[in-house]
Amino acid sequence: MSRQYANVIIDIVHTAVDRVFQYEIPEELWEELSVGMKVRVPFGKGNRLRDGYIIGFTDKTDYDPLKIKRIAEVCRDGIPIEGQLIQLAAWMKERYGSTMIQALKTVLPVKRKMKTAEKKLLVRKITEDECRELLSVYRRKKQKARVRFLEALSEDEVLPYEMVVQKLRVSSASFRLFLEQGICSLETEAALRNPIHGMERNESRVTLNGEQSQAVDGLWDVWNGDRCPSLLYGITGSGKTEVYMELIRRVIREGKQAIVLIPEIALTWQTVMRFYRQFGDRVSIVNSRLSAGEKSDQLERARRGKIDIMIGPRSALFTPFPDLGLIIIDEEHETAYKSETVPRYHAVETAIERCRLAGAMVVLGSATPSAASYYKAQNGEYHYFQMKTRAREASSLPSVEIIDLRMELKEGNRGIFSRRLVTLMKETLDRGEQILLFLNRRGYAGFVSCRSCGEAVKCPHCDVSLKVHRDGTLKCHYCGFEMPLPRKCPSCGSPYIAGFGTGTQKVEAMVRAMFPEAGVLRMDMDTTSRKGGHDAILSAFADGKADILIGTQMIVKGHDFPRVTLVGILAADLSLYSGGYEAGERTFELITQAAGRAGRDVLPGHVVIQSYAPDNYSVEAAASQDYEGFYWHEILYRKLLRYPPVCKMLSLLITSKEEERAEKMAGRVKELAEAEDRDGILELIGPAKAAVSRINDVYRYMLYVKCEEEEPLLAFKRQVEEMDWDRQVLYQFDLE
DNA sequence: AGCACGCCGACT
DNA sequence: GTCGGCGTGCTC
Repeated sequence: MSRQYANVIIDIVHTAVDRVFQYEIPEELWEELSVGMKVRVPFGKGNRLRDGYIIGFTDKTDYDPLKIKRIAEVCRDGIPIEGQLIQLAAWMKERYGSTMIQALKTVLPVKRKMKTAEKKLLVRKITEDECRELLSVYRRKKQKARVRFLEALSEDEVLPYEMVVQKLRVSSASFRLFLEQGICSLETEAALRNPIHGMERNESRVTLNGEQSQAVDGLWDVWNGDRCPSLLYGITGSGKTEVYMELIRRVIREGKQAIVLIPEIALTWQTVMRFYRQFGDRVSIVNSRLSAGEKSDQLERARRGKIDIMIGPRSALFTPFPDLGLIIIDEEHETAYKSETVPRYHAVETAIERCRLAGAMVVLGSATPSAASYYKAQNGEYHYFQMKTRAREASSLPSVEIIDLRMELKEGNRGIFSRRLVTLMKETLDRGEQILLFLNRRGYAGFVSCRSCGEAVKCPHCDVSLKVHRDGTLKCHYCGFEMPLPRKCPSCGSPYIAGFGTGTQKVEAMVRAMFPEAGVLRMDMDTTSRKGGHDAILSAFADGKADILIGTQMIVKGHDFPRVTLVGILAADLSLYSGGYEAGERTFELITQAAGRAGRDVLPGHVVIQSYAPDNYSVEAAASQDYEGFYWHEILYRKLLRYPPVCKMLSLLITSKEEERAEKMAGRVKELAEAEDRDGILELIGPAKAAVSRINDVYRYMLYVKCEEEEPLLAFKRQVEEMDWDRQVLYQFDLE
């Protein structure tokens, strides 16, 4: 790759990522320039020197080469934060296969929409009467734009700049004269508000127990040492947050800043409050509930050094702190840390790269670390710290029983509640305590099938079965297709079709029938879709307004309900059959977390795990809260079948509206892999139809390539990208 | 954001 | 004619 020209984005603050401009590189800068560097370039008709950032290099251009200007100089005064984020974007582009623009858009705070943020205002500096006099002068001169402006200005002393320029269509040239004459002035409203306000600050210094201070000291040594990533394994209730806070305090004392990533679903006020009590208004949060303006306010505050700690989901990773010292990723194993949109980055890997660029440290925390992270900790790639005792001694581990649903079936119980669970529910209700019923959602929402031919009613656009909704309609969860419940089977015409399987709604109906006097709350996509629905249900349950809470994943993430003493996991093993090599890991995590909700306070807790595979190691290990037991089983399985993290695996999703085209391209990729694999180190699986082989009339093929090392896979990925792709076929990479 | 260009009405 | 302001579009 030659570097004749540099791709430059001009002055981030104003034009953001809007456009890329190409500049010739002076020979003496050939070696020195790299992505992310700040340069000064001649721009526009007047060739005014402006700041720009290099985002890449090329040797060819569509633009008239004669018109291309040269870079004037490099700014050597340290790489500013934007440059560092651009370097990160370049890394993401390579690692996850997106365009540079896509990567930049996820990484750079888009400050374009300054509507609610720092507003520019035009303020009248003369009296209303003087203004009207001036107005009549310009009426006589028939200068329309200035008349419009003065009319508005005599009405209101303060005018928003954007309104003047856009609605009044008055260009800056028209009122520049007024600015020079002191008739009006341009002022900025510092409106960078903090979303956390009006809270009591109570800086009681956290006291750490022995295990916690050991972890802090160990991590602090790493911070003062090589700053390699660290994994903090701490069982539920061991007090990881206290460790994070003490570590953050020390990092801030060194004049650096910290980012705390929390899965969006677990980002509750309680969590934020704990940090706020310690660090006051030096903390800020970003989350999806914040408006674009509020969000960019927070990022701007971070950039200007007004805050030291940013708490937020995945995207908070890109907070433009000028001197980042620490990134903490809580619940490191969560799937929410993987982006679903291009670039499909993983927060853990990306955090590690950002810290490498910034000279900062990553701490991964979890009660159930991902097999990949634990493996790296075992191999010395990460430092490892553990906390194995509950911080609050009063709370004891709950008693756990596994119920074999096959036995229940044999003994004639075809319901979804085992007899043991019903008994315990009754006892719990009699004691006036609360119950949590957890339903593993994967592949479990009710669908409709024909009793004669066994065929399930499928979506006409996707390769999935339709789900029954409360209002009696059938819905596709992938493309949104809707249809009324048919009277006859669409494939054989038999009238005997019926709902099958169990969703949260059905569980709710059954619980209400069994315990008519109990208050029941349900939490799923339907009940939480409106704004605040999530928090409303949780706080209603926490306040004791209901006895039983039924829900999916979202009820088990980081919420404390002290009066819950019974947790029922209705079909613990269903996620085992969801396909994918991570099924066991997901199952273990879900059961462990759900079980951890019982007996969080002084009351003793019970957990009932109902399963069709009670002797599966994921279920058994979760029941005994034995992470290490689970891990060694799991890693053995991955070693046998050569799955990540033991092997590296590149997955390639190939999609097209026309099935044959997708299939043909998938075949060509396979041929390429076979032809290029001279050393025989690549292991190919597929191509085959994806688990969901069609979504919204787009056909999907998967191809997996496994290898001991990562580098050959990256080389192969680059070759695939350079292939002559059929324009009707799209592809996506994933490397694990 | 700033600069130039083309357009149009007003004034010498 | 030409001067000056207005609105628009482009900037490698």
